[in-house]
Amino acid sequence: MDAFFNRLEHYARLSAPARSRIENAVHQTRHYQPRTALIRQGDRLGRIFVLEQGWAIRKKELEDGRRQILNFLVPGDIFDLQALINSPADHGVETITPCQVRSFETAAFIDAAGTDFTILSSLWWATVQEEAILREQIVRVGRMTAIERIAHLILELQRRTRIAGLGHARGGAALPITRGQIADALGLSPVHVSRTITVMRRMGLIATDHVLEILDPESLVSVAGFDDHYLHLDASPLPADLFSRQKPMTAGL
Amino acid sequence: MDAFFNRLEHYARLSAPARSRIENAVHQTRHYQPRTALIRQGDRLGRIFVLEQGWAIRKKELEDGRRQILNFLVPGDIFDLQALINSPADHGVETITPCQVRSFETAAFIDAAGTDFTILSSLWWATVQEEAILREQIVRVGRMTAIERIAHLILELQRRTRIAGLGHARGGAALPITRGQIADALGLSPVHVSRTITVMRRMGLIATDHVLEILDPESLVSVAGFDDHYLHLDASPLPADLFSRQKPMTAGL
DNA sequence: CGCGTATTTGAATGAGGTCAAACTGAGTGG
DNA sequence: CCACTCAGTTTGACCTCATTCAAATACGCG
Repeated sequence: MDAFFNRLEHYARLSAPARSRIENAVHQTRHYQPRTALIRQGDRLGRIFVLEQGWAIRKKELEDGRRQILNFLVPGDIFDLQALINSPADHGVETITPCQVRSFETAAFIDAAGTDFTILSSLWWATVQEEAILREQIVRVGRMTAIERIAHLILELQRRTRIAGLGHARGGAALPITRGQIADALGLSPVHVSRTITVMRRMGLIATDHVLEILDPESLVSVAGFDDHYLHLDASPLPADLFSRQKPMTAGL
Repeated sequence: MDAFFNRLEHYARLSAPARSRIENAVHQTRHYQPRTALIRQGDRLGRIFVLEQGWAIRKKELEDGRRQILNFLVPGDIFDLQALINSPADHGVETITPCQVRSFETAAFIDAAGTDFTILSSLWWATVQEEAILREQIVRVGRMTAIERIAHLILELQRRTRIAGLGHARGGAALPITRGQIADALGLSPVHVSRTITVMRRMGLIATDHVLEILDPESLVSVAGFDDHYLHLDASPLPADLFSRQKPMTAGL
């Protein structure tokens, strides 16, 4: 449970009982090869999943094959809390590296969240953060140049892998993503991504010996106009009394 | 409370007590001129707001003035449930027409949601829908041509205004948005939006006598490749027993 | 009327796309 | 160990969709 606990504890310290509640909600753990569909568009989801190891993507595809990567999933990420609504998935999730995925019984998961405030609080933070990432993605794709988009995405992934407990302290995040994936995430062509990355390499911003690495974080931030505020890295626990006046959830039923 | 109730009841029928709980949570109602900032990036939010009348936008701005509209807000939309976390807003909200906005005490609002399952369920649906809209926005901006983006956005707004109880039964949604706003939403220049809309008008898809109106919904859908599934228009209530096994929320504190 | 804002149209420019070919590197099988 | 394959990357040449700049036009509104 390392990645998941690690993630939740980024937002709030979990008590021992809280941890065991979560552990008890686990349904199973599976391994997947790269390029495996974890959720297909149209699926009705009965479970909640957590990515424990590896990288995955959320994606949507158009009729004619055009593909848009909505977001990258890194260890500790949850998909999908919105499984609670019994509605077909409006997008797909697919592994891009070998992955370890844990699944939870929805009801048990909700029990755990509902009975422990720190869990609920952390889950809410995770949701807020994911939405913020989607919004920033819109800005990248809508209003940034190619080099800005790429630099910005690299920095976001570096921050996120740091939270996930991967990646090194400074610069050196190693991102296992291809030019084609970057292109599909940023609304560019693979060819242009390649060209732009070559430029960035020549500028000394990054290195690309097999995986992408950050060499000059400061300059990269400046190229991207990157402000990591939207990631809420300084997440503080919700005020502990936020729900305290609340009656039991079942009161209204 | 028309727009808000109307919206919530799109997802689940509200009981009379549920309605009055919501009504009691209202803090105040205010009117705003167009181009008024409702939330400024960096604000810490103490309230939850509902747009009762008029249109607004969520937006982010880059240092050099480039602007990205993340989403349009129509009557019945909530901003922001994420106010629960006491964190500075990572984006702004601004009126684009005269607006009526209702604000809620966060605690009272949570009380209402926590004590009534239908309210909670509807709020969750609204959150899921908003996230889906953000994802679709990424696809538009990342992978669609100018005419596809515009047609797609028009159709989304038409569907959403229909939920909001505005707009007419078929085609005729009247959208009070300018070329410049469309451009900032879709990552285009106002000039090109103007050109493209001219083309669409000549194709008989839309009319633009002061407000934008849909003339030929079917062709527009085909031009946009529009599949309204992501809007979850067929929202059904959450399974009523979803939370029923749950212990009181305070149990873990 | 006169001012500010939005829209339209034209002409020139440019960022990024497409097509195509060469190159790299990690398997994999002979 | 080498040949072969397959996926990813790089580079060049050309093209196109959308941007920019600029000027003209329309539209409230005081």
